[in-house]
Formats: sequence, C-alpha cells, structure tokens
Amino acid sequence: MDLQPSETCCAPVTESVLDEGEAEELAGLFKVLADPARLRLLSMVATAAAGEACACDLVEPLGRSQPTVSHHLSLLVDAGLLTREKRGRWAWYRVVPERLEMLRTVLAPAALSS
Amino acid sequence: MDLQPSETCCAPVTESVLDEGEAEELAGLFKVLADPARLRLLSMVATAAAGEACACDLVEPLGRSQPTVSHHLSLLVDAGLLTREKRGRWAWYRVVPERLEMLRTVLAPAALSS
DNA sequence: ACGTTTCATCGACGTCCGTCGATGTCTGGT
DNA sequence: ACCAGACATCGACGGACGTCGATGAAACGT
Repeated sequence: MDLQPSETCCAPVTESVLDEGEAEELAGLFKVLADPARLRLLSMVATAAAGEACACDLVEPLGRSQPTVSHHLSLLVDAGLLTREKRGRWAWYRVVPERLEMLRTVLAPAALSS
Repeated sequence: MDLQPSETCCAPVTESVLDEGEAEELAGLFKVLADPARLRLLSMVATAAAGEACACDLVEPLGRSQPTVSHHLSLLVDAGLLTREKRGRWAWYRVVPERLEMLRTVLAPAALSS
C-alpha cells in the first residue's frame, strides 16, 4: 500500500465530487492519521531537534512496545508522511512537509461560492 | 462521541508534541475522514447547489444502502463536519467550514524552523 | 384515521487493525 | 568469530468498524 507516487491526489473536497478512486486514496491517507499513536509519533518527529528523530528515542515516550512503534513508523513512511534513513544501527525519521501541505490543500474551502 | 465542544483542539502537530488526550481527540476526527464513503458524502454536500444537500439525493449516487448513508452522515455530524436540519420529511446537510479550517491549522507546517 | 414517504436506530455478520511476544536481520564492537 | 544492540517482520489475539435487512419514528397527503 504505497501512496507516494501520486503527489497531487485530488482536488479540494469542496471543489468537485470525488470519484471512488480518489476517495479511496484519500481515505487511506487519513486512515494513517486516524490513530493517536501515529499522530504522536508524527508530532514527535516534527518537533525534534535538527528536524529528525531516532526511533530509539520514540519507544519509551510513546509507551508502546518496540514492534508496535516500528509498525506505526512504517505506515507513516508508506503514506509518504515520513522518510526513513538508516545510519549504522539506528533509523532516523523526518517529516515530509509537502505531504502535509497536500492534505491541507484537500481540506481547503471552496475558492468561490456561487 | 461528540467532538464539537472543543472548537480549537490542538496546536499544530509540528509545533509541540501532542499529549495522549489531544492525540486521541484528533485521531477521532481523522477517523471520520478515513472512509471513502464519508469523504464522498462530504464532497457531495460541499459542492451541492445552495450549499446544502438533501439526504434523499445522496443514497443513489453513493451506491450504498440508505441505513449506511444515514450512519455515515450521523458520524460526520457528530464530528462537527456537517450540520443537519430537518425540514418536513427531509434532512438537509451543510458543511461546517470552520471545522475544515481547524484541521488545516493542525496540519500547518512549523511557523519557523531552527 | 390510514397508508406512504423519509430518515434514524437496531442487531448481526465479516473484515480490518492495533497490539504484543517471539523471532529474524543487520550493524558495530571486542 | 562471537556477542550485543537496534530495528523489522511474523503470527496471533481482541476489539473496532462498515455494511446490510429489518424495524421504529415522525411528517405529510388524502
């Protein structure tokens, strides 16, 4: 389930009715954000010093097991919201601002109302 | 599960680390958007003429049963994304732009990077 | 008063998903 | 070569959720 390819998924929800495909793709993206653990991980990485965070520093503050944290981070990466870079034994994560911007665009209000 | 009361849930995800409560509340909101049927309903109401749509006009284009459509609309209303007004035998729905704007704010990039 | 229409609610079923312990994989140090 | 540490993957369990048919509630027309 890799969502990255289509960087510009859909027009704003308020602009035209989404077809099944667009809706499915967008829903998949929102589904990744629809979990408190993943939202906190995203938030932790976003606010980390130097703009990146090591997975080793996320397990304890999140309060979940290491496999669970790894699982959630993988989903965030697959959704294009984070990037993973392995350096030595550690994995470093960064947010992808363009991806957040894309979601903001989708939620934008109608440009002009009739 | 009524989410309306707190109109301004959280600071942007990129600003400070969300605590469990904020994350849970935000996740609940995104969960409502994390379904293709609900996204299409939201889109249909948003693009409807006069800014409102009758439930009777949403069942057929969505391609789901009437109870299912009603269920999804109720979730959207509970999440504060739609309002419902009953006029006679019909139920009319409108989008709540402030709610979408709130979500856009949460996804906003950091104001300034170090 | 009765039937019809519109919509919400209920109960049930199947599937998806978050979670964990156990295990595998790779890296670096001794 | 061996061990230890960091992380990903696997398999399994339990709960949450989308879906539908059946039913309930309310409003309108005749």
